[in-house]
Amino acid sequence: MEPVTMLLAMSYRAIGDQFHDRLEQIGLEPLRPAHGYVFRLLKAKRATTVDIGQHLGVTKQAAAKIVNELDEWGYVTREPHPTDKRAQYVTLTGKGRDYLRLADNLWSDLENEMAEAIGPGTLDTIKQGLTAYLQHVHGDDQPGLRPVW
Amino acid sequence: MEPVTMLLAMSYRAIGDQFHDRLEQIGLEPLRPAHGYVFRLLKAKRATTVDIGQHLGVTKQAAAKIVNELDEWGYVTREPHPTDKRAQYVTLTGKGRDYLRLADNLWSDLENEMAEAIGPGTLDTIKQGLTAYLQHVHGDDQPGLRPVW
DNA sequence: CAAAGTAGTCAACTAGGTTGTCTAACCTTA
DNA sequence: TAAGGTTAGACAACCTAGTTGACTACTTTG
Repeated sequence: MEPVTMLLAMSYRAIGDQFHDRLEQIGLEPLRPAHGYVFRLLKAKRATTVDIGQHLGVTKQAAAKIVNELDEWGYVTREPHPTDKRAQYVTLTGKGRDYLRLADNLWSDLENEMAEAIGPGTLDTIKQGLTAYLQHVHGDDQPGLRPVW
Repeated sequence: MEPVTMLLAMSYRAIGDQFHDRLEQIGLEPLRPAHGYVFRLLKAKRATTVDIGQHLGVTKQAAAKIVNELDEWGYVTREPHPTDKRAQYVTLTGKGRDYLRLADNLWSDLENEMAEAIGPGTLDTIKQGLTAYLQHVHGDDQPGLRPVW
C-alpha cells in the first residue's frame, strides 16, 4: 500500500483535474485553484491581501498579484478598511459570487460522486480523520492551503 | 466542515512540511519532493526518464532536468537499456539508496504519528478509501503525483 | 512620543516548469 | 525490406508564479 502522503497527493490531483475539466466543459473561465480558494475565503470572512497570502501559504506579494488579477477581471473589489488606513478589505463582486456558486456546486458534485464511489461512511471518516490530523499538527493556526511541490 | 479537496491539500502540505523540517534537523540534504518521489519509483521498478516524467505528472523535459540534477549530485546513474538503444535506465546509486532508506524511515515515523493521533483504524480507512477513489477515477493508469496548483 | 511593527506597492530575480525542434532508433505494415 | 509513423532523449527559447528586498505610510507598544 502506498504511503499516505502519496495517496493524499494523488487524490488531490485526481479530484482537482476533474474539477478543472468540468469547468471547461461548462464554459466557465478556468481560473487557477488559488483564485477559487480566495473566493472561498472571502465568502467565509472579511480579508485583506495579507490575510489571503497567509491563507494560501504564499507571500503577501504573491497574494497581491492574485488579487490584482481578480480585480482586473472583475471578480473582486477593494474597500477601505474601517479602522486601519493602510489596509483594504478585498470583497467579492456579483460576478465573483456567481462564479463561486457554480464552482461550489461543482465541488459538491464531485464530493457526492466520491461518496458514491467509496461509500458515504468512508468519505465521512476520511474528512473527520484529516480534520483531526490537521488539528493535531497545527492546532488553530492552520498551514497554508498551497501544496508545496 | 471543509470540502474534502481542501482537507486533502492541507493535509498533504502539513505532512510534507513536517517531513521537510525533520530532514533539515537530521542534516540531510533537503532535496525537493520530486526527487524523493523519483527514488521511490526507482526502488519499485526500472524506469527511464520518460517513465519518470509520466509518474510525476510533468513533461519528459522537466523530468530530464530532475534526473540531471540527481546524476550530478551522485544519487543516480544512467545505464544503457538492454534492448532499446535510444533509451537509458535511470538507477539509484549507493548514495541514492542510503538517502531513500532514511527518508522512508522518516515517512513511516510520520505515518505512525498520524496513526497515533487519529487512531490506526481511521488511518487505515483513509488509505483504503483514497486508494479506492483513485482506482475509481483513473482505473489502472494513475494520474501524475504532482499536485496541480 | 519614540521605537518597533505592519499593509501594501514596486522592482529585480529565480525556480521550475512549458512548447517546439531535432536526431537517432524503433515499430509497423504493405 | 523499405517507407512512414512513433518514441527516447537533448537542446533551446520562453513563461508563469512564485521569491527576496527595499520603501512609504500608517499603527501599536513601551
